[in-house]
Amino acid sequence: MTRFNTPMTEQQSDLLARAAAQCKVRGVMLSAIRRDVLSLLAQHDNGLKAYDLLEEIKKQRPNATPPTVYRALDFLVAQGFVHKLELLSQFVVCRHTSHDLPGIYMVCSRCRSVSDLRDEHLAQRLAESVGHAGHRLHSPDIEISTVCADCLG
Amino acid sequence: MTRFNTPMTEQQSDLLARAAAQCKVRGVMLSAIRRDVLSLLAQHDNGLKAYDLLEEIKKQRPNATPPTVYRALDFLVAQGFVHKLELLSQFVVCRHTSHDLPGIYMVCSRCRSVSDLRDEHLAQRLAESVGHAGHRLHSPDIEISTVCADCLG
DNA sequence: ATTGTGATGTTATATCATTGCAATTGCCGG
DNA sequence: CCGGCAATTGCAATGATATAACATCACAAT
Repeated sequence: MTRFNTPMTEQQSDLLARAAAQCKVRGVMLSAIRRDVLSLLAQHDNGLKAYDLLEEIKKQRPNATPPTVYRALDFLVAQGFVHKLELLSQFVVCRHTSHDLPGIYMVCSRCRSVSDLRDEHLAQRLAESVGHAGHRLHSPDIEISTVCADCLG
Repeated sequence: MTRFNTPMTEQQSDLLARAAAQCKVRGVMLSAIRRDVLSLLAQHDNGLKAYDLLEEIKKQRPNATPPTVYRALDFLVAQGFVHKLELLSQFVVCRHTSHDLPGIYMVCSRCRSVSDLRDEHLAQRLAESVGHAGHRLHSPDIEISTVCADCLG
């Protein structure tokens, strides 16, 4: 049984429960490692790096190595539970309900905070434009390097 | 004097000439290394990785090391002559005339080709939406992971 | 000559990610 | 129950990407 110092918020346990349900439906396994990685990410809104995750996981599983977490991350990304932010080499839980349209993340280049740009209409326009160019969207998320409101002073 | 096996196209030498002119105006130095890195990138539409560049540069400068090319790249990116594609950890020359609006690149997740999504109106909408969210755009380019027309069959 | 500045040389190391193979576990049909 | 197959995990090594730190060099202003 995995335990953490901070109790889980309702939102966090909801997220885990929904992921578990999804996995059941899809016939894939949300193993302990995968659940723990997802749980850690759910507790960090701005995401975590793979090696930070590794440090955390090691507290429970001292023999964890980089492949331990990268494999869990591969799984979680493939299932759409987690996105990788390339701008930060960092992973965040996905809080979108569907991936019909891409999520748009704003990454502050100054404080590295991550915000979700909720603009369905823009996402729609973007998908259309990509289609018009003969391509098809592949990744369910897009990153934009910005300076956030706080850092703008 | 740097020489390459393949002769430069007019477009490529134009690009170099314009970069040189810009540098003069700005009072910054387009040194031989920087020019050579830019020139190599201008010859590869889909971009090159830092260590591939290093291999090429080494043919002219056997004592080149990673900092040699990363420093040149930092300069070229800072001047806006080159963009870094985070999705590929790869660098491409910028072919846009202005950076008032972000360039939007589509990166094929299958063949790794890079295309420029020319949609000023979309770029405009995107900038507005980011502004409306209280942020300011930082990077002059945005990447979208797609599957390209060729790979779609 | 001296010094300030930007560029480059050089070594080492930090950070991010994968490969390959062995061992184990979960699960299903018999 | 149990043998077998596939998925998962353990583990060691390595590959790939990027930066730190400090020495040196070139050139121009004083």
